Amino acid sequence: MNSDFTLAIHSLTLLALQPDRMSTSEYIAESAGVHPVRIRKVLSLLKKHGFIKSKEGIGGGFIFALDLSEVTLWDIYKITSEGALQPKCPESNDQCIVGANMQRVLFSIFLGAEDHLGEYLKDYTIKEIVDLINKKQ
Amino acid sequence: MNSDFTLAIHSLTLLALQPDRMSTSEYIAESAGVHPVRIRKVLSLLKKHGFIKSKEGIGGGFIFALDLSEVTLWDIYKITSEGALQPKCPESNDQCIVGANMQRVLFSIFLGAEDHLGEYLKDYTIKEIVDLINKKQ
DNA sequence: CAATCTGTAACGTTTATCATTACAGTATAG
DNA sequence: CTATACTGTAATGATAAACGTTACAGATTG
Repeated sequence: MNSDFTLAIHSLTLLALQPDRMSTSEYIAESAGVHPVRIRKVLSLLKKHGFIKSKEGIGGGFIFALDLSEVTLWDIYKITSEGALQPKCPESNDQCIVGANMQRVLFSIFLGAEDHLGEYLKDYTIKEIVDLINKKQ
Repeated sequence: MNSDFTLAIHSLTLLALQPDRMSTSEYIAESAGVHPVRIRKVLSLLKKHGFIKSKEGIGGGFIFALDLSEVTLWDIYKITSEGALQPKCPESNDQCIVGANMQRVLFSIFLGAEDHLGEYLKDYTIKEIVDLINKKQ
């Protein structure tokens, strides 16, 4: 799966640990090991969906907007990676019954697969990620 | 997910429809819309795991080795795409507690996710794919 | 031994991912 | 009101992954 998902979780976890002050994209980028612009791109998605707030200018940055246990990995998956499970289908030969129908068949199966994955990912909230990060160190 | 999965399913479905004779990589490639060498690469994996047999020389090609309902999408996923669900983690900063532990935490969660996906994919056999392909045309 | 197939390595091309630069817009401090 | 420190986002460039293609050795058949 793409790394936007990881970056989103990483960022939210950091924000969860700094509930009282704004964190800058540079601070988050340093922890995540990527460029600040990537963090800002990913976080602008999270902002659009209301999970975080941001503020420009001096003393600005990003801050969590909801309760930690209101945000699940499934929420983040949907925002950053929806459709990632879907297997890539080369354009196949429509003259052949298999070529003509394979994409449709696999597509519907993997729609179901993604729903199924959702049921699993809904059980993990950012609160639980924070707990897992703190454990064992 | 990668297209090897799709090509494997596509190939097996074609072989399922030709149970009595060998199919060449060129024939399969034409249906799938890719180069025959890619088909041979993917099918060599399937052969290694005993799902198909192959024969070189004139009249050679590939043929199904098992019963259609013995092969599930989960079998094929494991062979072609295991780990594909795992979100990519940039190398993050070990000085930060989040950076140091995120990869481990996500890795274990997505091991579980893949098992969960497996339970879903086990319900689809090649026989069922063949039925779905034939339906609605 | 000529023809037809698989098996696989090697190389080149295309596409996707990611980093970086650049700059406009906004808030704060003095 | 101006310098500073942020976000927001587009555009460009670099790197890596996916894929196509060529090439050729090995196997089987007639």
